[in-house]
Amino acid sequence: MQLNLREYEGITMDFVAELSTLISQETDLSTDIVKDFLEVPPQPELGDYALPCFKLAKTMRKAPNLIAEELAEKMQPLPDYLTEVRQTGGYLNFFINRSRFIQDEITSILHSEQEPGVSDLGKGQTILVEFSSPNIAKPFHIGHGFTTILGESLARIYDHLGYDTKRLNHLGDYGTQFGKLIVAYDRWGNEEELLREPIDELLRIYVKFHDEAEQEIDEKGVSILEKEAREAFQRLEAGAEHETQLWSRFREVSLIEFNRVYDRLGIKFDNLNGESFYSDQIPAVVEMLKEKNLLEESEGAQVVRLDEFNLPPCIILKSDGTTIYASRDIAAVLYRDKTWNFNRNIYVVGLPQQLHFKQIFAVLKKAGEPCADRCEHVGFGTVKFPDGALSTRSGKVIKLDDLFAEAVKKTRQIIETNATERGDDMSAETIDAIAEKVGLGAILYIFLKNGRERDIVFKWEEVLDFDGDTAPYLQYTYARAKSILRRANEVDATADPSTLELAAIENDTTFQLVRAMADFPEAIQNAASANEPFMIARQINLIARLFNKFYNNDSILNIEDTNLRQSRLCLCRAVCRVLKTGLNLLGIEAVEKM
RNA sequence: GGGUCCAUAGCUCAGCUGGAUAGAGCAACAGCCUUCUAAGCUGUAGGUCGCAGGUUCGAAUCCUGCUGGACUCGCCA
Repeated sequence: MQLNLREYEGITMDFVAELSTLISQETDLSTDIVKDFLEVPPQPELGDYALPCFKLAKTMRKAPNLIAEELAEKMQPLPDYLTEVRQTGGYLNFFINRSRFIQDEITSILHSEQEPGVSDLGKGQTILVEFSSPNIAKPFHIGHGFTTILGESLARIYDHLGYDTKRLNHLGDYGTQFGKLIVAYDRWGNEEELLREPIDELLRIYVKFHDEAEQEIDEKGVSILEKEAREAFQRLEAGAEHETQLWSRFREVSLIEFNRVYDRLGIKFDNLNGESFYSDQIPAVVEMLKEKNLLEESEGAQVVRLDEFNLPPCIILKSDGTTIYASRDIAAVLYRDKTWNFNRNIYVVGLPQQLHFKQIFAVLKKAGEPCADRCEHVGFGTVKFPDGALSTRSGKVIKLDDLFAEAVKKTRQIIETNATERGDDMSAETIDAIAEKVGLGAILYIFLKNGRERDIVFKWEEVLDFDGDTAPYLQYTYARAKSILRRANEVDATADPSTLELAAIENDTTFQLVRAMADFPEAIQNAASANEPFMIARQINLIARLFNKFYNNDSILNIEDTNLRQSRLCLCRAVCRVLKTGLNLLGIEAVEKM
C-alpha cells in the first residue's frame, strides 16, 4: 500500500483512492463507487473521512452499524497511513496519519516547480471564451463588469488546467443602435465634446434620442426618429460613406476608453472581432440555411422554425431585409469553428439571453453543424440598484472605472492610517500600487464570491466593506504571511521541508489548513466544470481563515525550537503559494504588504 | 397564458448526484493588541431550510401541487 506523495496534485486524491481500494477489497463495491460514497464527517472528533454504510444495508441485508463494525474489524491491521478506523452509528470513520499527511503535503507544495493545481487536463484542447463584449459608444458600466471579470477568471482557470484558451471580445459595434447614434449625432452632436469626452457625448445624444423619440410621432403613432434610425442603419450596412465614417469614429473613440479598463485588469484579448466583422458573412449563412430548406417566410421576416426543440422560431432576416443579432451570432460560430477548430466555445453572457443562445445552437444543430454541441452559454445574473435595473437610456449607470476609483481611494486611506499606526513610512508610489491592487481586488471579488447566476444588488456600503469574505481579507492574509517570511532570517525562511520534522506543527488547525490546501486542486477543477470561479474563492477563503487562526494560536518566529520554527515557516510559504495562485485565478493580484 | 430560474439566520450567500447536531460573512452583543500587520482572532445570540403533500430507514437536497418573486416568449442586443 504505497501512497504517491511526490506529486502535489493528488495527494488527497491518491489517499482517497488508496482508501477506496482498501474498502472495496472488503466489500462487493467497486473502487469508484466507494470513492463516491466517501465523505468528510461534520466534526473532526468523528474522523477525517467516513463511509456511510446505509446504502450497503440492502444488498448485504444487515444493519448499517453492524456492517460498519464488521468492516472496521476486517480492516485490521491498518495500513500505515491510517491511525484508526472506528464505527459510529451507521458510519465507518477513518482517522488518517496526520503527521505524514502534513509532511508530504507541505513538502510537495514547496517542492513543485508548478503553481498549485496546475494540470494538463485540457491539453491539446482549444477553448474559446467569449466575454466582455461591450457596446461601442456606450459607457463601460458595472453591468459589463460581470461578464468581463467572470470571463477573465474562467479564461485563467482554463489556462491553469492546460487548455489552449482564446479570449474573444465580441464587440457590440453594429445594429440599429448605430442608426440611432448617427441620426442623433447629425442632429445634436457636438464635435468638441466628442473629442474631449467621447463616451459621455455619445451617451448624451443617445439619451436625448430616446427622449425625443417619444415626442415626435407621426399620424400612425410611429416614432419618426426610430424610423430614421432604421434607415440610417440600412445605409450603414450598405456601406454609405457618411454613415460608415461616423460609425468608425464612434468605434475608435470607444475602444480607447475600453482599453483603459482592460489594461487595468490585465486582460488581453486574442480577438476583437465585433458584430460588424461577421456582417458580410451573413449572406452565406442565409444561403446555407436556404439550401437546407430551413428558412421560412413569416410575417415578412425569414425565420427558422424550431418546434422540434420546443423553442420559438429564430429570426434570421428582418422584414426589411437587414440582419439581426441571431444571424451574426450564427455566422460567428461557423467562422470560429473554421478559424480555431475549437473543442469548446463558451459564451459569458447574461442570463436574459439564455433563450437567444438556445435558439442559435438549435439552428446550427438543425443545419447539421457538429460544432453546435460544443457551444455553451455561461449565463450570469443582473447587476442592479436597490430600486431597479441599471439603464443606459436613462443614464442611470456607474462606470466600472469610477467604481474602481472609489475602491482604490478608500483603500489608500486605510493603508495610510495603518502605515502611520505601524510607523511604516511607505512611499506614495508604494501606497498607490498597493491601493490599486487591493481596491480592484475588492471589486472583482464581489462579482466572483457567489454563484454566477445570482443577481447582484449594488450598494455602496457593501461594495466598500473590506471585512470578512472579501478580497482584501485574502490579500491581507497573504501579506501577513509574507511579512513574517521577511522578518525571518535567510536560513529559516528557505529551509528545505524534506529535511524537517514538519509533524511538529500538527494540531487541529494546522491539519485542517493543510487539508484545505490539499483540496485546492480539486476546487479548481470543480470551478472549471461548473464554470463557477466562486468555488475557488470559497476554498482560498477557507485557507485564509484557517491560516489566520493558526497565526493567532501559534507563535512562528519567537520560538527556540529550530525545527518547529522552520516548519511553521514552511507552512506560511505553502499558504502563500496557494493563496497567490487562487487569487490570480480570480484575476486578483496578491500584495507583499498592505 | 407558455418557458426558464429562484425562495435557507435580521441582511448577503454556501450546502442540493438524499445521510451524523443545516454552515460562512455582514450587522448585534461580550472579549483579545508591552510578542510575528486588529483589513485579524475568540465567544454569545440568531433557522418550523416559502407552504402543503408524497417517495425513503433517512429530505434543505428527489417528485407533485400551491404561494411569492425574477427573467424571457419574432423583427433591440
